Amino acid sequence: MQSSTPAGRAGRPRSAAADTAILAATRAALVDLGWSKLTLGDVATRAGVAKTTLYRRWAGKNELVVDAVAELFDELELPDSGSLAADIEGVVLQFATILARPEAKSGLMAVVAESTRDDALRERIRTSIVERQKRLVLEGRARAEARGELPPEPDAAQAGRTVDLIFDLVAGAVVHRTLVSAGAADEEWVRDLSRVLLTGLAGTAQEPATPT
Amino acid sequence: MQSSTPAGRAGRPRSAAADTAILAATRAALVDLGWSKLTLGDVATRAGVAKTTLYRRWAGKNELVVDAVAELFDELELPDSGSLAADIEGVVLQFATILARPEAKSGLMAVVAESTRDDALRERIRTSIVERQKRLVLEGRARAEARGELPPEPDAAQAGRTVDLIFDLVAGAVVHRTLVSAGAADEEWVRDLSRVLLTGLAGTAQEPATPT
DNA sequence: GTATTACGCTACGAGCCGTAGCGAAAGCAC
DNA sequence: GTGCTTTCGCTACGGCTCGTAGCGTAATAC
Repeated sequence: MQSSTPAGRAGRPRSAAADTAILAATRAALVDLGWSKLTLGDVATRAGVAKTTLYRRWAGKNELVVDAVAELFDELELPDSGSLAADIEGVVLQFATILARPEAKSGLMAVVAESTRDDALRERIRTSIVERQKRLVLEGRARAEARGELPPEPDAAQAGRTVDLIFDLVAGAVVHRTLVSAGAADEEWVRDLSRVLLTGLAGTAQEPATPT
Repeated sequence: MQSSTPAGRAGRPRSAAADTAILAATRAALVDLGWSKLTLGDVATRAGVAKTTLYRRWAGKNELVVDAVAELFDELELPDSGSLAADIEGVVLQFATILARPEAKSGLMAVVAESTRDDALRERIRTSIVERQKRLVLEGRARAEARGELPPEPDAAQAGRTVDLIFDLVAGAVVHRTLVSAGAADEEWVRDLSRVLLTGLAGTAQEPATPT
Protein backbone atom coordinates (compact mmCIF):
# COMPACT_ATOMS: atom_id res chain seq x y z
CA MET A 1 0.00 0.00 0.00
CA GLN A 2 1.46 3.25 -1.07
CA SER A 3 1.29 5.83 1.65
CA SER A 4 -0.52 9.11 1.45
CA THR A 5 1.86 10.40 -1.21
CA PRO A 6 1.19 8.04 -4.08
CA ALA A 7 3.48 9.26 -6.82
CA GLY A 8 6.46 11.11 -5.51
CA ARG A 9 4.37 14.18 -4.93
CA ALA A 10 5.95 16.61 -2.57
CA GLY A 11 4.20 19.03 -0.32
CA ARG A 12 1.44 18.73 2.20
CA PRO A 13 -0.78 15.74 1.47
CA ARG A 14 -4.49 16.05 1.34
CA SER A 15 -6.27 15.25 4.53
CA ALA A 16 -8.05 11.93 4.23
CA ALA A 17 -10.09 12.86 7.27
CA ALA A 18 -11.41 15.86 5.37
CA ASP A 19 -12.70 13.59 2.62
CA THR A 20 -14.69 11.41 4.95
CA ALA A 21 -15.91 14.43 6.90
CA ILE A 22 -17.10 16.13 3.73
CA LEU A 23 -18.90 13.05 2.44
CA ALA A 24 -20.57 12.49 5.80
CA ALA A 25 -21.55 16.14 5.95
CA THR A 26 -23.00 15.86 2.47
CA ARG A 27 -25.22 12.97 3.52
CA ALA A 28 -26.28 14.84 6.64
CA ALA A 29 -27.15 17.88 4.57
CA LEU A 30 -29.15 15.70 2.18
CA VAL A 31 -31.17 14.44 5.13
CA ASP A 32 -31.78 17.89 6.55
CA LEU A 33 -32.19 19.96 3.42
CA GLY A 34 -32.65 17.68 0.45
CA TRP A 35 -30.96 18.11 -2.89
CA SER A 36 -32.28 21.44 -4.03
CA LYS A 37 -31.58 23.36 -0.83
CA LEU A 38 -28.22 21.77 -0.27
CA THR A 39 -25.45 24.32 -0.73
CA LEU A 40 -21.75 23.66 -0.88
CA GLY A 41 -21.11 26.38 1.61
CA ASP A 42 -23.32 24.63 4.11
CA VAL A 43 -21.62 21.30 3.52
CA ALA A 44 -18.24 22.90 4.09
CA THR A 45 -19.41 24.40 7.35
CA ARG A 46 -20.82 21.09 8.54
CA ALA A 47 -17.62 19.29 7.65
CA GLY A 48 -15.49 21.90 9.39
CA VAL A 49 -13.53 22.75 6.27
CA ALA A 50 -13.30 25.81 4.10
CA LYS A 51 -15.47 26.09 1.01
CA THR A 52 -12.38 26.37 -1.14
CA THR A 53 -11.14 23.00 0.07
CA LEU A 54 -14.33 21.45 -1.14
CA TYR A 55 -13.97 22.99 -4.59
CA ARG A 56 -10.40 21.75 -4.84
CA ARG A 57 -11.60 18.14 -4.62
CA TRP A 58 -14.93 18.06 -6.38
CA ALA A 59 -16.04 19.83 -9.50
CA GLY A 60 -19.47 20.59 -8.14
CA LYS A 61 -22.57 19.48 -6.33
CA ASN A 62 -23.29 16.60 -8.70
CA GLU A 63 -19.96 14.83 -8.33
CA LEU A 64 -19.91 15.36 -4.59
CA VAL A 65 -23.32 13.80 -4.06
CA VAL A 66 -22.51 10.85 -6.29
CA ASP A 67 -19.52 10.00 -4.16
CA ALA A 68 -21.44 10.59 -0.94
CA VAL A 69 -24.28 8.31 -2.01
CA ALA A 70 -22.06 5.65 -3.55
CA GLU A 71 -20.69 4.72 -0.15
CA LEU A 72 -24.16 3.75 0.96
CA PHE A 73 -24.43 0.96 -1.56
CA ASP A 74 -21.09 -0.71 -0.89
CA GLU A 75 -22.50 -2.83 1.87
CA LEU A 76 -24.76 -4.80 -0.47
CA GLU A 77 -24.12 -8.53 -0.39
CA LEU A 78 -25.78 -11.57 -1.84
CA PRO A 79 -26.85 -13.83 0.99
CA ASP A 80 -26.43 -17.53 0.38
CA SER A 81 -29.90 -18.59 1.33
CA GLY A 82 -30.16 -21.93 -0.40
CA SER A 83 -32.68 -21.04 -3.06
CA LEU A 84 -32.93 -18.53 -5.85
CA ALA A 85 -36.14 -17.07 -4.47
CA ALA A 86 -34.61 -16.51 -1.06
CA ASP A 87 -31.47 -15.03 -2.60
CA ILE A 88 -33.52 -12.56 -4.59
CA GLU A 89 -35.67 -11.63 -1.64
CA GLY A 90 -32.65 -11.13 0.58
CA VAL A 91 -30.72 -8.83 -1.71
CA VAL A 92 -33.77 -6.88 -2.77
CA LEU A 93 -34.64 -6.25 0.85
CA GLN A 94 -31.13 -4.96 1.46
CA PHE A 95 -31.38 -2.66 -1.52
CA ALA A 96 -34.78 -1.43 -0.41
CA THR A 97 -33.51 -0.73 3.07
CA ILE A 98 -30.71 1.43 1.75
CA LEU A 99 -33.00 3.22 -0.66
CA ALA A 100 -35.44 3.98 2.12
CA ARG A 101 -32.91 6.30 3.74
CA PRO A 102 -33.65 9.92 2.87
CA GLU A 103 -30.11 10.73 1.82
CA ALA A 104 -30.19 7.88 -0.68
CA LYS A 105 -33.58 8.80 -2.07
CA SER A 106 -33.12 12.46 -2.75
CA GLY A 107 -29.45 12.27 -3.59
CA LEU A 108 -29.51 9.36 -5.98
CA MET A 109 -32.54 10.45 -7.95
CA ALA A 110 -31.32 14.00 -8.27
CA VAL A 111 -27.97 13.03 -9.73
CA VAL A 112 -29.65 10.56 -12.06
CA ALA A 113 -31.84 13.40 -13.27
CA GLU A 114 -28.81 15.58 -13.79
CA SER A 115 -27.01 12.79 -15.60
CA THR A 116 -29.52 12.95 -18.43
CA ARG A 117 -27.67 16.04 -19.62
CA ASP A 118 -24.15 15.12 -18.53
CA ASP A 119 -22.58 12.02 -20.00
CA ALA A 120 -19.54 12.19 -17.73
CA LEU A 121 -21.76 12.30 -14.69
CA ARG A 122 -23.76 9.30 -15.88
CA GLU A 123 -20.58 7.35 -16.36
CA ARG A 124 -19.50 8.28 -12.88
CA ILE A 125 -22.80 7.02 -11.51
CA ARG A 126 -22.59 3.82 -13.48
CA THR A 127 -19.06 2.93 -12.52
CA SER A 128 -19.23 3.96 -8.88
CA ILE A 129 -22.73 2.75 -8.04
CA VAL A 130 -24.63 0.74 -10.59
CA GLU A 131 -22.15 -1.46 -12.37
CA ARG A 132 -20.58 -2.62 -9.13
CA GLN A 133 -23.85 -4.18 -8.04
CA LYS A 134 -24.42 -6.11 -11.23
CA ARG A 135 -22.16 -8.76 -9.75
CA LEU A 136 -25.05 -9.67 -7.50
CA VAL A 137 -27.15 -10.69 -10.50
CA LEU A 138 -24.30 -12.65 -12.04
CA GLU A 139 -23.54 -14.44 -8.79
CA GLY A 140 -27.18 -15.21 -8.14
CA ARG A 141 -27.62 -16.66 -11.59
CA ALA A 142 -24.52 -18.80 -11.28
CA ARG A 143 -25.70 -20.19 -7.97
CA ALA A 144 -29.15 -20.91 -9.37
CA GLU A 145 -27.66 -22.78 -12.30
CA ALA A 146 -25.47 -24.81 -9.95
CA ARG A 147 -28.55 -25.73 -7.97
CA GLY A 148 -30.44 -26.65 -11.11
CA GLU A 149 -33.02 -23.94 -10.56
CA LEU A 150 -32.26 -22.24 -13.85
CA PRO A 151 -31.22 -23.83 -17.12
CA PRO A 152 -27.76 -22.82 -18.36
CA GLU A 153 -27.74 -20.12 -20.97
CA PRO A 154 -25.59 -21.21 -23.91
CA ASP A 155 -25.82 -17.99 -25.89
CA ALA A 156 -23.42 -15.52 -24.31
CA ALA A 157 -25.00 -12.49 -25.93
CA GLN A 158 -28.44 -13.55 -24.79
CA ALA A 159 -27.10 -14.17 -21.30
CA GLY A 160 -25.63 -10.68 -21.13
CA ARG A 161 -28.88 -9.14 -22.26
CA THR A 162 -30.76 -11.10 -19.66
CA VAL A 163 -28.47 -9.97 -16.86
CA ASP A 164 -28.92 -6.35 -17.86
CA LEU A 165 -32.65 -6.85 -18.11
CA ILE A 166 -32.94 -8.44 -14.69
CA PHE A 167 -30.90 -5.68 -13.20
CA ASP A 168 -33.03 -2.94 -14.72
CA LEU A 169 -36.14 -4.84 -13.73
CA VAL A 170 -35.27 -5.34 -10.10
CA ALA A 171 -33.53 -2.06 -9.39
CA GLY A 172 -36.12 -0.11 -11.33
CA ALA A 173 -38.98 -1.77 -9.53
CA VAL A 174 -37.59 -1.03 -6.09
CA VAL A 175 -36.87 2.56 -7.02
CA HIS A 176 -40.29 3.10 -8.52
CA ARG A 177 -42.01 1.46 -5.60
CA THR A 178 -40.09 3.49 -3.04
CA LEU A 179 -40.00 6.87 -4.70
CA VAL A 180 -42.98 7.15 -7.00
CA SER A 181 -45.58 4.90 -5.46
CA ALA A 182 -44.32 5.83 -2.00
CA GLY A 183 -44.97 2.32 -0.79
CA ALA A 184 -42.84 0.25 1.50
CA ALA A 185 -40.72 -2.36 -0.21
CA ASP A 186 -41.33 -4.74 2.67
CA GLU A 187 -41.12 -8.50 2.88
CA GLU A 188 -44.58 -9.06 1.49
CA TRP A 189 -43.89 -6.90 -1.54
CA VAL A 190 -40.52 -8.49 -2.12
CA ARG A 191 -42.11 -11.93 -1.96
CA ASP A 192 -44.60 -10.98 -4.64
CA LEU A 193 -41.81 -9.52 -6.72
CA SER A 194 -39.64 -12.61 -6.61
CA ARG A 195 -42.61 -14.82 -7.43
CA VAL A 196 -43.41 -12.83 -10.57
CA LEU A 197 -39.76 -12.83 -11.55
CA LEU A 198 -39.44 -16.56 -11.17
CA THR A 199 -42.73 -17.88 -12.46
CA GLY A 200 -44.19 -15.03 -14.47
CA LEU A 201 -47.58 -13.43 -14.34
CA ALA A 202 -49.46 -16.65 -14.98
CA GLY A 203 -47.87 -18.21 -11.95
CA THR A 204 -48.82 -15.52 -9.48
CA ALA A 205 -52.12 -17.08 -8.52
CA GLN A 206 -50.74 -20.57 -8.36
CA GLU A 207 -48.45 -22.18 -5.87
CA PRO A 208 -44.97 -20.78 -6.40
CA ALA A 209 -41.57 -22.31 -6.82
CA THR A 210 -41.36 -26.11 -6.96
CA PRO A 211 -38.33 -25.93 -9.25
CA THR A 212 -37.68 -28.80 -11.59
CA MET B 1 -65.24 23.49 -22.95
CA GLN B 2 -66.37 25.82 -20.23
CA SER B 3 -65.26 29.35 -20.92
CA SER B 4 -62.42 31.01 -19.12
CA THR B 5 -64.59 32.20 -16.23
CA PRO B 6 -65.79 29.07 -14.50
CA ALA B 7 -67.58 30.31 -11.41
CA GLY B 8 -69.05 33.78 -11.54
CA ARG B 9 -65.68 35.39 -11.04
CA ALA B 10 -65.59 38.97 -12.17
CA GLY B 11 -62.69 40.73 -13.73
CA ARG B 12 -60.32 39.89 -16.51
CA PRO B 13 -60.05 36.13 -17.01
CA ARG B 14 -56.74 34.38 -17.14
CA SER B 15 -55.40 33.83 -20.60
CA ALA B 16 -55.65 30.17 -21.54
CA ALA B 17 -53.15 30.81 -24.30
CA ALA B 18 -50.64 31.89 -21.69
CA ASP B 19 -50.98 28.56 -19.92
CA THR B 20 -50.19 26.52 -22.99
CA ALA B 21 -47.42 28.89 -24.00
CA ILE B 22 -45.82 28.63 -20.57
CA LEU B 23 -45.99 24.85 -20.48
CA ALA B 24 -44.57 24.58 -23.98
CA ALA B 25 -41.83 27.02 -23.08
CA THR B 26 -41.05 24.95 -19.99
CA ARG B 27 -40.58 21.83 -22.09
CA ALA B 28 -38.42 23.74 -24.55
CA ALA B 29 -36.29 25.06 -21.73
CA LEU B 30 -35.94 21.54 -20.34
CA VAL B 31 -34.61 20.41 -23.69
CA ASP B 32 -32.17 23.29 -24.02
CA LEU B 33 -31.03 23.75 -20.46
CA GLY B 34 -32.09 20.76 -18.40
CA TRP B 35 -33.61 20.93 -14.95
CA SER B 36 -30.86 22.55 -12.95
CA LYS B 37 -30.15 25.43 -15.31
CA LEU B 38 -33.79 26.10 -16.04
CA THR B 39 -34.85 29.42 -14.56
CA LEU B 40 -38.36 30.76 -14.29
CA GLY B 41 -37.25 34.05 -15.74
CA ASP B 42 -36.06 32.27 -18.85
CA VAL B 43 -39.30 30.34 -19.18
CA ALA B 44 -41.28 33.54 -18.90
CA THR B 45 -39.22 35.16 -21.63
CA ARG B 46 -39.64 32.14 -23.92
CA ALA B 47 -43.38 32.11 -23.35
CA GLY B 48 -43.66 35.83 -23.97
CA VAL B 49 -45.17 36.55 -20.57
CA ALA B 50 -43.95 38.44 -17.55
CA LYS B 51 -42.26 36.58 -14.75
CA THR B 52 -44.93 37.73 -12.33
CA THR B 53 -47.62 36.07 -14.43
CA LEU B 54 -45.82 32.79 -14.04
CA TYR B 55 -45.65 33.14 -10.27
CA ARG B 56 -49.35 33.93 -10.09
CA ARG B 57 -50.19 30.51 -11.54
CA TRP B 58 -47.56 28.16 -10.21
CA ALA B 59 -45.99 28.01 -6.79
CA GLY B 60 -42.54 27.25 -8.15
CA LYS B 61 -40.33 25.32 -10.51
CA ASN B 62 -41.45 21.93 -9.23
CA GLU B 63 -45.15 22.36 -9.83
CA LEU B 64 -44.59 23.98 -13.20
CA VAL B 65 -42.45 21.14 -14.49
CA VAL B 66 -44.87 18.51 -13.22
CA ASP B 67 -47.65 20.06 -15.25
CA ALA B 68 -45.43 20.50 -18.27
CA VAL B 69 -44.29 16.89 -18.22
CA ALA B 70 -47.70 15.44 -17.40
CA GLU B 71 -49.05 16.48 -20.78
CA LEU B 72 -46.48 14.25 -22.45
CA PHE B 73 -47.94 11.10 -20.95
CA ASP B 74 -51.57 11.71 -21.80
CA GLU B 75 -51.21 10.15 -25.20
CA LEU B 76 -50.53 6.67 -23.78
CA GLU B 77 -53.00 4.07 -24.97
CA LEU B 78 -53.28 0.32 -24.67
CA PRO B 79 -53.31 -1.11 -28.16
CA ASP B 80 -55.66 -4.04 -28.69
CA SER B 81 -53.16 -6.39 -30.23
CA GLY B 82 -54.85 -9.72 -29.64
CA SER B 83 -52.46 -11.16 -27.09
CA LEU B 84 -51.17 -10.14 -23.70
CA ALA B 85 -47.58 -10.24 -24.84
CA ALA B 86 -48.30 -7.93 -27.76
CA ASP B 87 -50.32 -5.60 -25.57
CA ILE B 88 -47.47 -5.31 -23.11
CA GLU B 89 -44.90 -4.77 -25.80
CA GLY B 90 -47.01 -2.13 -27.47
CA VAL B 91 -47.67 -0.01 -24.42
CA VAL B 92 -44.15 -0.36 -23.09
CA LEU B 93 -42.76 0.81 -26.39
CA GLN B 94 -45.03 3.84 -26.26
CA PHE B 95 -43.88 4.61 -22.74
CA ALA B 96 -40.24 4.19 -23.70
CA THR B 97 -40.67 6.48 -26.68
CA ILE B 98 -42.04 9.25 -24.51
CA LEU B 99 -39.38 8.74 -21.88
CA ALA B 100 -36.66 8.94 -24.50
CA ARG B 101 -37.47 12.60 -25.06
CA PRO B 102 -35.05 14.82 -23.18
CA GLU B 103 -37.72 16.99 -21.60
CA ALA B 104 -39.37 13.89 -20.15
CA LYS B 105 -36.13 12.43 -18.85
CA SER B 106 -34.69 15.37 -17.03
CA GLY B 107 -37.98 16.87 -15.97
CA LEU B 108 -39.65 13.77 -14.61
CA MET B 109 -36.69 12.46 -12.68
CA ALA B 110 -35.92 15.82 -11.17
CA VAL B 111 -39.40 16.33 -9.79
CA VAL B 112 -39.44 12.77 -8.50
CA ALA B 113 -36.23 13.52 -6.67
CA GLU B 114 -37.72 16.67 -5.22
CA SER B 115 -40.86 14.82 -4.21
CA THR B 116 -38.88 12.75 -1.72
CA ARG B 117 -38.95 15.80 0.53
CA ASP B 118 -42.33 17.24 -0.46
CA ASP B 119 -45.40 15.14 0.11
CA ALA B 120 -47.71 17.55 -1.69
CA LEU B 121 -45.49 17.42 -4.75
CA ARG B 122 -45.44 13.64 -4.74
CA GLU B 123 -49.21 13.57 -4.59
CA ARG B 124 -49.34 15.97 -7.51
CA ILE B 125 -47.07 13.68 -9.49
CA ARG B 126 -49.07 10.62 -8.61
CA THR B 127 -52.45 12.06 -9.48
CA SER B 128 -51.46 13.91 -12.62
CA ILE B 129 -49.02 11.40 -14.10
CA VAL B 130 -48.67 8.02 -12.47
CA GLU B 131 -52.08 7.00 -11.26
CA ARG B 132 -53.73 7.89 -14.54
CA GLN B 133 -51.67 5.29 -16.35
CA LYS B 134 -52.47 2.46 -13.98
CA ARG B 135 -55.62 2.00 -16.00
CA LEU B 136 -53.42 0.46 -18.67
CA VAL B 137 -52.44 -2.36 -16.34
CA LEU B 138 -56.01 -2.92 -15.23
CA GLU B 139 -57.31 -2.96 -18.78
CA GLY B 140 -54.54 -5.24 -19.98
CA ARG B 141 -55.22 -7.71 -17.20
CA ALA B 142 -58.95 -7.68 -17.88
CA ARG B 143 -58.38 -8.40 -21.54
CA ALA B 144 -55.94 -11.18 -20.75
CA GLU B 145 -58.45 -12.81 -18.40
CA ALA B 146 -61.14 -12.57 -21.04
CA ARG B 147 -58.82 -14.29 -23.49
CA GLY B 148 -57.98 -16.96 -20.96
CA GLU B 149 -54.32 -15.99 -20.90
CA LEU B 150 -54.36 -15.26 -17.19
CA PRO B 151 -56.30 -17.01 -14.47
CA PRO B 152 -58.87 -14.83 -12.70
CA GLU B 153 -57.75 -13.46 -9.38
CA PRO B 154 -60.40 -14.11 -6.75
CA ASP B 155 -58.72 -12.27 -3.91
CA ALA B 156 -59.34 -8.57 -4.39
CA ALA B 157 -56.56 -7.47 -2.07
CA GLN B 158 -54.09 -9.74 -3.81
CA ALA B 159 -55.25 -8.46 -7.18
CA GLY B 160 -54.67 -4.87 -6.14
CA ARG B 161 -51.21 -5.68 -4.89
CA THR B 162 -50.41 -7.41 -8.13
CA VAL B 163 -51.52 -4.46 -10.21
CA ASP B 164 -49.35 -2.11 -8.20
CA LEU B 165 -46.45 -4.52 -8.45
CA ILE B 166 -46.74 -4.88 -12.21
CA PHE B 167 -46.90 -1.14 -12.58
CA ASP B 168 -43.80 -0.55 -10.49
CA LEU B 169 -42.07 -3.39 -12.29
CA VAL B 170 -42.74 -2.19 -15.81
CA ALA B 171 -42.44 1.53 -15.29
CA GLY B 172 -39.40 1.15 -13.10
CA ALA B 173 -37.67 -1.11 -15.57
CA VAL B 174 -38.17 1.28 -18.47
CA VAL B 175 -37.00 4.22 -16.41
CA HIS B 176 -33.95 2.40 -15.13
CA ARG B 177 -33.06 1.11 -18.56
CA THR B 178 -33.42 4.52 -20.17
CA LEU B 179 -31.88 6.75 -17.54
CA VAL B 180 -29.42 4.70 -15.55
CA SER B 181 -28.23 2.05 -17.93
CA ALA B 182 -28.50 4.51 -20.79
CA GLY B 183 -29.66 1.75 -23.10
CA ALA B 184 -32.34 1.93 -25.74
CA ALA B 185 -35.65 0.43 -24.73
CA ASP B 186 -36.11 -0.88 -28.24
CA GLU B 187 -38.22 -3.72 -29.61
CA GLU B 188 -35.71 -6.38 -28.79
CA TRP B 189 -35.44 -5.25 -25.17
CA VAL B 190 -39.18 -4.94 -24.82
CA ARG B 191 -39.60 -8.46 -26.18
CA ASP B 192 -37.23 -9.82 -23.57
CA LEU B 193 -39.03 -7.85 -20.89
CA SER B 194 -42.47 -9.15 -21.76
CA ARG B 195 -41.15 -12.70 -21.95
CA VAL B 196 -39.74 -12.51 -18.44
CA LEU B 197 -42.92 -10.93 -17.18
CA LEU B 198 -45.10 -13.63 -18.68
CA THR B 199 -43.08 -16.78 -18.16
CA GLY B 200 -40.57 -15.89 -15.49
CA LEU B 201 -36.85 -16.35 -15.42
CA ALA B 202 -36.96 -20.09 -15.90
CA GLY B 203 -38.86 -19.62 -19.13
CA THR B 204 -36.37 -17.33 -20.77
CA ALA B 205 -34.04 -20.01 -22.03
CA GLN B 206 -36.47 -22.85 -22.44
CA GLU B 207 -38.63 -21.26 -25.07
CA PRO B 208 -36.41 -18.63 -26.67
CA ALA B 209 -37.07 -16.31 -29.51
CA THR B 210 -40.62 -17.20 -30.55
CA PRO B 211 -39.62 -15.55 -33.79
CA THR B 212 -42.33 -13.43 -35.26
C1' DG C 1 -69.86 53.09 -16.84
C1' DT C 2 -67.88 50.66 -12.83
C1' DA C 3 -65.86 47.10 -10.28
C1' DT C 4 -62.74 43.48 -10.39
C1' DT C 5 -59.20 40.81 -11.82
C1' DA C 6 -55.12 39.73 -14.83
C1' DC C 7 -51.21 41.51 -17.10
C1' DG C 8 -46.54 43.71 -18.22
C1' DC C 9 -42.91 46.13 -16.47
C1' DT C 10 -39.38 47.75 -13.22
C1' DA C 11 -36.92 47.51 -9.17
C1' DC C 12 -35.26 45.51 -5.03
C1' DG C 13 -32.94 42.77 -1.07
C1' DA C 14 -31.47 38.35 -0.31
C1' DG C 15 -28.93 34.21 -1.08
C1' DC C 16 -25.74 31.22 -3.42
C1' DC C 17 -22.18 30.46 -6.87
C1' DG C 18 -17.42 29.83 -8.11
C1' DT C 19 -12.97 32.11 -7.99
C1' DA C 20 -8.98 34.94 -6.57
C1' DG C 21 -5.70 36.21 -3.32
C1' DC C 22 -3.31 35.87 0.88
C1' DG C 23 -0.71 33.99 4.88
C1' DA C 24 -0.16 29.88 7.52
C1' DA C 25 0.40 24.89 8.11
C1' DA C 26 1.99 20.25 7.01
C1' DG C 27 4.70 16.92 5.00
C1' DC C 28 8.92 15.43 1.89
C1' DA C 29 13.87 15.62 0.30
C1' DC C 30 18.20 16.76 1.73
C1' DG D 1 17.50 21.21 11.23
C1' DT D 2 16.58 23.99 6.14
C1' DG D 3 14.14 24.61 2.15
C1' DC D 4 10.40 23.26 -1.28
C1' DT D 5 5.95 22.11 -2.45
C1' DT D 6 1.27 21.58 -1.83
C1' DT D 7 -2.77 22.07 0.95
C1' DC D 8 -5.54 24.64 4.07
C1' DG D 9 -8.50 28.42 6.15
C1' DC D 10 -10.08 32.77 5.53
C1' DT D 11 -11.92 36.92 3.25
C1' DA D 12 -13.75 39.25 -0.45
C1' DC D 13 -15.80 39.84 -4.80
C1' DG D 14 -18.88 40.12 -9.25
C1' DG D 15 -22.54 37.71 -11.16
C1' DC D 16 -26.64 35.33 -11.25
C1' DT D 17 -31.27 33.84 -9.78
C1' DC D 18 -34.88 34.12 -6.62
C1' DG D 19 -39.41 35.71 -5.14
C1' DT D 20 -41.95 39.89 -4.13
C1' DA D 21 -43.72 44.69 -4.22
C1' DG D 22 -45.50 48.43 -6.61
C1' DC D 23 -47.59 50.68 -10.38
C1' DG D 24 -50.19 51.69 -14.50
C1' DT D 25 -52.75 49.36 -18.07
C1' DA D 26 -55.83 45.85 -20.35
C1' DA D 27 -59.80 42.84 -20.42
C1' DT D 28 -63.99 41.08 -18.87
C1' DA D 29 -68.59 40.76 -15.79
C1' DC D 30 -72.43 43.27 -14.08
